[in-house]
Amino acid sequence: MVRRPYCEKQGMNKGAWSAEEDKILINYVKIHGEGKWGRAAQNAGLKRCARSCRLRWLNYLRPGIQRGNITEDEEDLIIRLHRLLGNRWALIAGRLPGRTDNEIKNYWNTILAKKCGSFSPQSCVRKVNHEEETAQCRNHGSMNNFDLVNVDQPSVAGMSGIPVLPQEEKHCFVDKGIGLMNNSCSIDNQGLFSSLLVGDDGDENHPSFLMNIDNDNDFIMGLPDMDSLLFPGNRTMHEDNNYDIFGGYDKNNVMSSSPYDTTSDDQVVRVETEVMHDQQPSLHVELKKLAMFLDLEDEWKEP
DNA sequence: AAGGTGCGCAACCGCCGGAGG
DNA sequence: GCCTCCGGCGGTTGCGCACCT
Repeated sequence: MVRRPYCEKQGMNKGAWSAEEDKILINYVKIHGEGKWGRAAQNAGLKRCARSCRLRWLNYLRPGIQRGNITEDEEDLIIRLHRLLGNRWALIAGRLPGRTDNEIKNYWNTILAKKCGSFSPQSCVRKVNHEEETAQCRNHGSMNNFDLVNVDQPSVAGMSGIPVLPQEEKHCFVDKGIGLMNNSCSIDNQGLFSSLLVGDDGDENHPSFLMNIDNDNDFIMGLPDMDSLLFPGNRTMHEDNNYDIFGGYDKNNVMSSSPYDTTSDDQVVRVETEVMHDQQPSLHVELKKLAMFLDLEDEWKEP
């Protein structure tokens, strides 16, 4: 298949957006809503390609965007999330209300990456051959329900700047629909925590988490109740005391509902959401727990 | 004051996957 | 199943500004 060029048509504007163009785009979205950017560009009379319009809207024009002045707390969170997620800027941004993936990416590349030198060796990053690890995963074959998967490389691939978890043999106990996490966690070839790990002894003393892993992204959003770890006041719990996954902040910077947090599921109880800033002491405690959970305890520094 | 350099950030680009015809 | 459209994502580029010499 022939690849479509980024901007097909000749005569399109490129480069910085003018105030007039912004105004046109804002007005168009007000009337017609988001999406269908190709038509938006065309109908609004913008000489911009669809993706340029989308990018401009998502990163700069949509309501709720917070620009500049990244606080120490946010910086701390970015660093910790980056340790966990790697260059998954969209996921990281999803945890920072009002911040965009582009801004966080830029902030990391220009500010935080330089600070990495002060991190402990454990948090050093490495490049991993994506193909190699993808093949490695494929070798495990398709995951039927409750496949037992041996993950030799609990590392990540496909991106740079990923923290490397301690190398040790892990076993993933995977249930396609629901997974139980009992021991530790690993990152799959996609750089995602897509495998659920159980101690060899099946130690039931470990906390368990009820998760939906319809896809990797959903999975990682639900990393051992990541929301409750990062946003302690924001929890969803099943009657059996297992945590459920739900997304963080959506693109409109509103705490989003999980696809699983539907009204049809009356077992799910959403506890009142609290603002992160009011949770700082608890946040640090929970982050510490997270660090312990991921064998990154050594890296945890009390604020 | 002028030129050089480094940095920050907005925007571009390529790849990928999902949805729909 | 194939093709096209569209959106999401992460890496990269290049412009503009500030600072330095």
